[in-house]
Amino acid sequence: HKDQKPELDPNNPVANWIHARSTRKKRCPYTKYQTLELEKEFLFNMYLTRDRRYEVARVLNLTERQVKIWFQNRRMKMKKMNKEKTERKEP
Amino acid sequence: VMILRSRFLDARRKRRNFNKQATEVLNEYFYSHLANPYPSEEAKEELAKKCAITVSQVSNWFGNKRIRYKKNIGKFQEEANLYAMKTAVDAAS
DNA sequence: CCGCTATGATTTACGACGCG
DNA sequence: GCGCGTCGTAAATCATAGCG
Repeated sequence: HKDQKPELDPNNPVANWIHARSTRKKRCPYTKYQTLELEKEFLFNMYLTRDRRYEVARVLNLTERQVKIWFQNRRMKMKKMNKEKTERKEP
Repeated sequence: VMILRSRFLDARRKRRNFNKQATEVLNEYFYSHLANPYPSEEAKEELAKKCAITVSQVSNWFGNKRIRYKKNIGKFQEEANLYAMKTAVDAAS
């Protein structure tokens, strides 16, 4: 009367999908001004010094952690865009 | 300048829905790996090729699918049954 | 034609893991 | 060990496609 599925819980397969963070800040979209200033800073240099990070965070009213992570994400975005460009030309 | 560029980049949001058979392929993989619907890089490349879309688009699709499925399993139950049945038929033949 | 929701893409925020 | 790097992802949000 029971099908032996060793790894599958048919009622709640989601329970096995490991990622389940609970103590995470809710995503809050940055303002146009914040994004524009971050983009300008990124144009100036893709990597922040510690002093620069402090200043940017202070001026934009973000935490240093938020600024650090924004730059990390922005570099990943740039990488993705570059990859797409080169892949549309070579093959 | 940045505004112009951001508008240009937003133009990428012009999209078409994927065609029916691409969606079929993706759903088949999703529901046949429901216990762990995280395709490897190689699996993503294979799916991308079969669906004639990019690897990034495959990643987006799985990201959206996982979260939307999780948010409302009930809504997808019928679809889940459909694909479970289909893969069972494929296995039999 | 219009509202609405389904859908693909993008944006924040982390965990896991690497390196100097 | 710390601190910042990348990588893959969750979750929320955005923008539009496309249906009724």
